[in-house]
Amino acid sequence: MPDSDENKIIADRRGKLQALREAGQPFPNDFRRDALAADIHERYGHLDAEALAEEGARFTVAGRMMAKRVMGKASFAQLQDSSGQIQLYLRRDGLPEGAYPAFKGWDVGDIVGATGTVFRTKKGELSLDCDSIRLLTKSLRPLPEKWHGLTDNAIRYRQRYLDLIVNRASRRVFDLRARVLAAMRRFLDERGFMEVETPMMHPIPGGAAARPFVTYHNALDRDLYLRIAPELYLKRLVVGGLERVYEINRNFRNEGVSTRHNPEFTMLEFYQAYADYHDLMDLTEALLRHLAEQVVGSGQLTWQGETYDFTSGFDRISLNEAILRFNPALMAEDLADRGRAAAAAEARGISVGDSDGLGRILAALFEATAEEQLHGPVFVTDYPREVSPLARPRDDDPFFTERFELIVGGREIANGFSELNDAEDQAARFQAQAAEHDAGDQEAMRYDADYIRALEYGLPPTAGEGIGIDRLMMLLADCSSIRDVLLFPAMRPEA
RNA sequence: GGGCCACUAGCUCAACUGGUAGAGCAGCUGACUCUUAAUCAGUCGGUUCGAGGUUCGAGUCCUCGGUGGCCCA
Repeated sequence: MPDSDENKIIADRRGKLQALREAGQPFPNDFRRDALAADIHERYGHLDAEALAEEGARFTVAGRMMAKRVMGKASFAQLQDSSGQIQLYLRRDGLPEGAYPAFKGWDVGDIVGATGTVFRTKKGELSLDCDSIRLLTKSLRPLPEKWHGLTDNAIRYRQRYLDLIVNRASRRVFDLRARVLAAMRRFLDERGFMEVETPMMHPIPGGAAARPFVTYHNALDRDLYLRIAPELYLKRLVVGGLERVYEINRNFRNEGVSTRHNPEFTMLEFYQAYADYHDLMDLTEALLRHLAEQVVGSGQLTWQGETYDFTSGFDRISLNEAILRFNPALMAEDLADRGRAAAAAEARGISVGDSDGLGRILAALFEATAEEQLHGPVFVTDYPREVSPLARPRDDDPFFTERFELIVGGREIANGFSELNDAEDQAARFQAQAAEHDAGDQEAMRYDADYIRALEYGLPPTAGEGIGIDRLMMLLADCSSIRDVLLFPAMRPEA
């Protein structure tokens, strides 16, 4: 098995492993530990050398050897486990016959187990004075350099295990992600929401405007689509009487890869019957404030040098107001007339298609001139019906819908609206979308007859929302790339 | 999809205007019973991302390709 990157170091370690094989079982699995590094620091970190000697506390630990400093007949080693690191002190005379010479042949990166007494070194570091040590797994490949570490992003993403071993900051991002998801679930559970799982493979892709991935089911002899959104299934569940539901799961969209886009990404979607978009804005505000204060630890979030305040009420501004704020040359009347809006858009370098109505032009104007200027957190409300095929029209002006997007740092974090529960209106909108799809718009929605049938049984007045978890995590963990919050981001295959 | 930048030892990086590919860490050998980037001495280690081209001579210049980063659409 000649590895392309086989080198002298690896060959040398294979030799050491071969010697271990000849001496017995080189991969023992009978070792059990009774403490984590962090437990020891927590329980004994406050005691001085004298008090520790009196305690004589003895523990067995296991983990990866991250540093090895040999000084003749005594050595120090850093042991890293899931909780952190603890220093081991090893003396030839304190270990069984033969153990110390064996240890000297082990390598940084090896997995070891050791038992020792807690003490404090002359330099003050809490350590274990070991009376036994075992090699549990031989490591064949050298770890990245100890001081500069692993900084090559391509390797960090492709070999995330290495990144997690050597970059504590990376580990912290994923610890935070796990705690955010747990807190999110708790927050929704406490408010009577039920977590569900709906299909990832859809006969008809729906619930968002995006190109799907296509796959093929042999036995059914038909194409299936990896879901672009769970929305239509979750609303079917509200029809079925699950009045508060949520799902945290993967969506798949067949589009480019960038610092903000990954083809598979995690979305929280939740639906609440007998509520409207105002209720969801309030809920979103409470959820994000909770996550910032209770999980991140501060209601003032810093992202890429800018501070965002999640403690006070979020601003709310309509889409048209936002356009006018950042385009002082425009008047409200310019946004009420298709011809004038199209001229304004084209004057700003936005191409307008013949089939684009006023609503689509307004959305394009907002995205091109206002969205990234918004600091936030701010709710942008009242999106045109033309770009919101699943949202309920406003009663006072059906050109617009009861919809909002939450913008933080110029980026969309959440999208929610009062749901369209008029089956006949929804059927008409699906027909319009399907016509656009047939005309070549691969992102347009398709007609979903079963969803219309479900609406015909009656969807109670409901509001629903989606929050992109990865983009939220970028904000909460102060990461500039979505790849830093995904354990295994999409990458081209290695050459 | 377009533009710019990067790619050199296992890792982090040097190498002036085109002129003998180097350092630290890791490894190996030796010394060392309180180190923590341990220290000290010695030593091994290269398809300079790949393919072509220009040149007496290419890590360096040119073309194409690959991978990554940033910016734009």
